Amino acid sequence: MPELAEVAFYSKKWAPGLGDRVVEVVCRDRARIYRTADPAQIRRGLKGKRLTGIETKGKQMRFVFGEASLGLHLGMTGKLLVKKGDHEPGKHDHLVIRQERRSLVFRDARMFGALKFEASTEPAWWTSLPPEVVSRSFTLKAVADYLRRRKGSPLKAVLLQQERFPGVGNWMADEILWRCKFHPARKAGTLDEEEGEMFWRETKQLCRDALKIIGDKYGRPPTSWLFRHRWRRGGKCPRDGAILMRATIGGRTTAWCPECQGK
DNA sequence: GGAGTTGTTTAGGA
DNA sequence: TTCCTAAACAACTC
Repeated sequence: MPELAEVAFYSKKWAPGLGDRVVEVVCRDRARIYRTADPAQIRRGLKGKRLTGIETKGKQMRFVFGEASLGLHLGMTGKLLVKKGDHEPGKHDHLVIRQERRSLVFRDARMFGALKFEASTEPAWWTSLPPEVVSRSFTLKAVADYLRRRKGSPLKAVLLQQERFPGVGNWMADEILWRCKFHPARKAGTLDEEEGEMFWRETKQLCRDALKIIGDKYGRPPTSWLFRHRWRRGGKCPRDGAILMRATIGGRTTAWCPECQGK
């Protein structure tokens, strides 16, 4: 589920806990989400601290507890919830941060999600993340250079690279290519200058649009987006009504319109 | 019961 | 070295 805008939405779920102190931390130690962090360290490091900040960068989230940082990635099925203070962890509740008046819960069935912890407000794993697509530092030059570097890759695969397009996931990549009318299997190196600029512009615009619609209230994109038609076999292109195609491109299920994007 | 799933890492080939 | 692909991870839904 979680791409850029969904991550922004979920990060706010724990906002009611801002300013309050952590009473107790419950970790399901053997869960796979702890492959990148030590649960004992998280328990020790968060207890007694106040939640003082919530930030996101692409698909990454960071929760600041005083002088410590808890990094969180939702993977494919991760969710953040707020439950009552004495919430008994359910089957997939692998981390429960208890405060006096509520529990902050990280739930993840498939456990592709991951945690990070560091007793610092500026851990390298946070500060070294690439610039956000919606920021000024996401420049045309950076994108053009990247298209050149990955010239042999399908555009779909390029858009999924978090080192350059942080937050873009499967559906957003399809939506961007559909807006540009580029075939998802087209090689990155074949875009001319004008096409490269459109690719850059539409990537930024889609991220902005998605954040606006989904980031705050988890709204549903309009039917004029590919999003509303791409999941179902037999779905039609909202632009010209052609039956959408589906295939694995760049390792992921990809939907596109054979009429306006070709083949 | 089998196929498919909105993510990332890693191993190995080119 | 650098780039590219496929598989693995795990549990749920259709």
